[in-house]
Amino acid sequence: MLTQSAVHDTARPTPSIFPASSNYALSNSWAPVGLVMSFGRNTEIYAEGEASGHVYKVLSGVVRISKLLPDGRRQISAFHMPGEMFGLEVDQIHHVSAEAVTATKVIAFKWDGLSDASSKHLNVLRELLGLAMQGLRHTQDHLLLLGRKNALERLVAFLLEIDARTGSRHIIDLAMPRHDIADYLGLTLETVSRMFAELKEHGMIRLESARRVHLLDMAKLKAMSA
Amino acid sequence: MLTQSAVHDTARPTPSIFPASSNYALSNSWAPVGLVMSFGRNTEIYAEGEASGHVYKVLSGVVRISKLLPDGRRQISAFHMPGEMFGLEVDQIHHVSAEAVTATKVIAFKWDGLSDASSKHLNVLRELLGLAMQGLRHTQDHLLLLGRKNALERLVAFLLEIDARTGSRHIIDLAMPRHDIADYLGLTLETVSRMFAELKEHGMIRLESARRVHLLDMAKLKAMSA
DNA sequence: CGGGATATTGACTCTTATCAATGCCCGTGG
DNA sequence: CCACGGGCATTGATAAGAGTCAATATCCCG
Repeated sequence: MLTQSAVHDTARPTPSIFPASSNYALSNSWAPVGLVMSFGRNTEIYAEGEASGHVYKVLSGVVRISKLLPDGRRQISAFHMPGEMFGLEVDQIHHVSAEAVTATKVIAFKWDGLSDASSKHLNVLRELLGLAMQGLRHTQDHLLLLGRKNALERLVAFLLEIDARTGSRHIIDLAMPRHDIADYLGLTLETVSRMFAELKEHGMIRLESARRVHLLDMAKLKAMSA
Repeated sequence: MLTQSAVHDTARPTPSIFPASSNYALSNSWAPVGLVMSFGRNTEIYAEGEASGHVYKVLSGVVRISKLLPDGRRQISAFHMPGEMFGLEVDQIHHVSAEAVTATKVIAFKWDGLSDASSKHLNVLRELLGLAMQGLRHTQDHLLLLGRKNALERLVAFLLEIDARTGSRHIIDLAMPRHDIADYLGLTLETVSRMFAELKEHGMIRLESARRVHLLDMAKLKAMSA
C-alpha cells in the first residue's frame, strides 16, 4: 500500500501575520490579513475530516489535493502551483486533504463558509465563486481522463497541462515523483514510467532527467491526448 | 462507438414564461422569472461548446451531464434529479453537455456569468457558490471512484448514491439504461451487467426488473463500496 | 563515495474490454 | 388478443491493457 508515514508525521508549520494590502491579498475586499505558513516537503496542510476555516493561496512550492480510501488507495484531484488558490469547502469539514509536494509557502485567509462574515462582501463571493467554478471545470475534465482515456493519453494530457500552466516553454520541471503522477492519473507508477519510455521511443519527448521533460513535438502530443 | 444520433436530432423544447414567486424560484433575490422548458427522452438541453447563459433547475425527469472525446468515448459526470440545479459555467461557454434521460421539465434562470447583473445580489451569489461547491465535492468523490475503485465497488457506490438521493427506501427505480450507468462509472455496459449479476448471486440485491433494484443488505453493500 | 529514495525494466497475472450470440420486455398493429 | 419487432439487457469466449511482483539502475544528498 501507499507509504503515507512521511505525510502523517507532519512538521509544524511556521505561521506569521502578513498584511493583505500587498499583492498577496486575495482582493481588497477580503479579510484584512492573511497568515503566511510554510510547510516542508510531504507535510500535511490539512487532512480529510479536519475542520475547515480558511482558503489558501500558494506563494511558492506545489500542493497536492487528494482523497484516500480506507485501504490506502489514493486519488489526487489536483496539483496547485504558485498563484493558485485551494481549500474551499461546502461545509465546515475538509472532504479532501492538502499536502506540500515540495517545500511550500501559502497564505491562509479565514473563511468559514457561506455564513462567514466576509460572505457579506460581493467581491469575496465573486472571487470564491470563480474559484469554485474553475475547480469544477478542471475536475470535470479530469473525470473524462480517468473514466475514458488510456494510460498513454493520460500521461500526455498531464504533460500538456503542466506545460500550459508553467508558461508553455515545452520544457517542464516536474515537482512531483512518479508515484504522485500515477495517483493523479489513476495509474500505477510502473505504468507511468513505461508510458514515459514509450513517448521517448517515439521521439515525442526527451528526458533530461526523470523530473525534467522536453516536449519535442507539441502537434503530435496534442493529437494523441485524444 | 456510441449511438448519439438520437441525441443529436434534438426535439425543440417548449418554453413558457413562469413566475418565479412560487416554489420554483431559485430564491427571492433571483431574476424575476424563470422559463419552463420541456425536453423529450434523449434530447439535448445544451451542448458542449454552446454559449451558456442560464442555470437550470430540474422540475421533473432526470438530466445527465456529459463530455465526449472526439472519437465518441463519453463520460457522464452527474445525473440531476428533481430539485437539483445545473448549468453553471466559469465562462460564457458550456464545457459539458446536458441531455434529458427521460421526459424532463426544467426551469431556466438567466445568468451570464460573474458579470451578470444578478451577480450584484448577495443571495444569488451565495446560492450559486453553494451550488458550485457541492458540485465540486461530488465531482472529487467521483474522481476517486473512477481513478481507484474496481467495477464492483463502482456499481455499489452508484446504487447507494441513487438510493440516498431518492429517500433511502432501498428500492430504486433507475431512470437510465445500462449504457448511461456504464458511462457514469467509466465501464462498459457489459461489465455493469456482470456486476449486477454478481451482486444478485451474492444476495446483496434483487432485480425486480432491469430498472428496479432492491437493496437487500445495506450493511454489506456499504462495506463493499470501499 | 556511499546509501537511500526514486525510477526503470522485465515476466507474469488479472481485470475489464471487445466481439458475438441470445434472451427479454414492451408497445404496436394485424 | 396474440405475434412481431426493436430496443435493451444478459451471458459467453477471447483479447488486450494495465497491475503486480521482483530485479536492477540511477540519482541525489550527505
